[in-house]
Amino acid sequence: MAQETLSTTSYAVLGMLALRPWSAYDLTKQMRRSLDYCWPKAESVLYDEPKRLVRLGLAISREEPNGKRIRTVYEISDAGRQALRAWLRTPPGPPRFEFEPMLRLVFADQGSKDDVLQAVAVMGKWARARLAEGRAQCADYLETGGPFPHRLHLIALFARLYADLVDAVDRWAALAETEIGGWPSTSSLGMTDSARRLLEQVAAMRPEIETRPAQ
Amino acid sequence: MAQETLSTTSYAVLGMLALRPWSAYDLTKQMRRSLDYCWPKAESVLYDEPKRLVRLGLAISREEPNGKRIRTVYEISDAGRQALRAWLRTPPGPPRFEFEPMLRLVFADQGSKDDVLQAVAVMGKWARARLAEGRAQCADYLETGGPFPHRLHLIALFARLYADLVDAVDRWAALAETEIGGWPSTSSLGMTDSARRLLEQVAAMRPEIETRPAQ
DNA sequence: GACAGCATGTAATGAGTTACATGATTAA
DNA sequence: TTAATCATGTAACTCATTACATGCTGTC
Repeated sequence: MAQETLSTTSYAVLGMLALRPWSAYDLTKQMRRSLDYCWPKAESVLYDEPKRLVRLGLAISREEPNGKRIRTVYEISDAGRQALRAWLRTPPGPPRFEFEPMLRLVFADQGSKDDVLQAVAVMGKWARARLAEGRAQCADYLETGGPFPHRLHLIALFARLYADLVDAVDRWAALAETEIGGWPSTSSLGMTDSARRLLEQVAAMRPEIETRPAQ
Repeated sequence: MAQETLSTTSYAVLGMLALRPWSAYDLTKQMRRSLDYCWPKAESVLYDEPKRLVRLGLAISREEPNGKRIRTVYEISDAGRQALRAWLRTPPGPPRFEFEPMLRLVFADQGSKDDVLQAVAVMGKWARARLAEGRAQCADYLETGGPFPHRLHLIALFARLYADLVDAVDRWAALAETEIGGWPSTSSLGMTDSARRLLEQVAAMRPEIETRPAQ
């Protein structure tokens, strides 16, 4: 009785297998177009996780000739579909942001203005690149329907959130570049007029939301 | 010659030590108020990383009586300040979003409407809780200046981005709840009018940004 | 004088990344 | 026919989380 347990990443892969069979390489390609936006992982996990799913009986694998070489194709099993449905019933964990460039901003007073401007520029460039990508993908969905046209109601909702987020990042980066450009240095400016204005804006946001919301 | 290398998390801790000396426990408390927003980590790393920094000569530790018990307080060294400055000069890695609830949305057609509504509700609740927290912290900064008043120019910029992001998440959650509430089921709806509208909105965003931007 | 919770850590385990390896296919 | 790159994987190692352990402090 293998007491191996599944991580969220396992379920992410299981979910992909629920859509259709894939080889590990196929999964890596498709991940870049989809899960990467909400659950980014290195490619090697996409080679490991399907094997674990097979060990647990949640997927089956078959060898398939591909040109002169053999590849392994994974397919979800009935037990796998059941496990996926059970997981979907459990409460999800919270979102989580990793912003290395913002870490540079937090400690900007230990470095130069150029350093922090570089970090902000990375945020902006990243956001614009992701927005361009996502926009292109959405245009493609409108034109061709994409590989899973019957799932567009889900994809569209997702795309909307992601686009709003990267748009917010880009707009912020532009604001931050202007602000920081006007600083005489990075350290000890403290409560400037601009800092006060920003803090006031945040403090005044969505006053209808309680500070201690009903659980 | 120890060839131990530093992770981004190491530099995050080193940056904290650059502000003032802390015990590991102090670090865990302060992290919840600051780095957690951009570089969330479990508490145990805040007990391990300072030791590594000491091994590498980037920090020094001293034992200090605290009531009847002894605690270890860590302080940055000159070499540590230098290492931090050097790191700040390197280019930051890209942002990274982990959205477990969105993973539930992506695979929503494998589960029930209630399942996906629960996931969306988690997004909304999380965003409102984080917004309330951040708002309260900003109000505190305006009133008292907080523990590092000379750093408010940095904190304010950061707060503004974070608030915009969680606000976008909450607004999206409200939209998604309405949309999903109107679905007859979770699967195979495909290109509904609403999906088309959402995709068109995204496809039309910020047309001034090139799809293949100048590197 | 017991119990809750704060303060200070350690250990075991698992997840994830980076780097490597290698065969097949295509373009120049 | 070489070089590039696509396709398919494996291995070593680090990072991070979860769970545990334990002493102190205040309070009822």
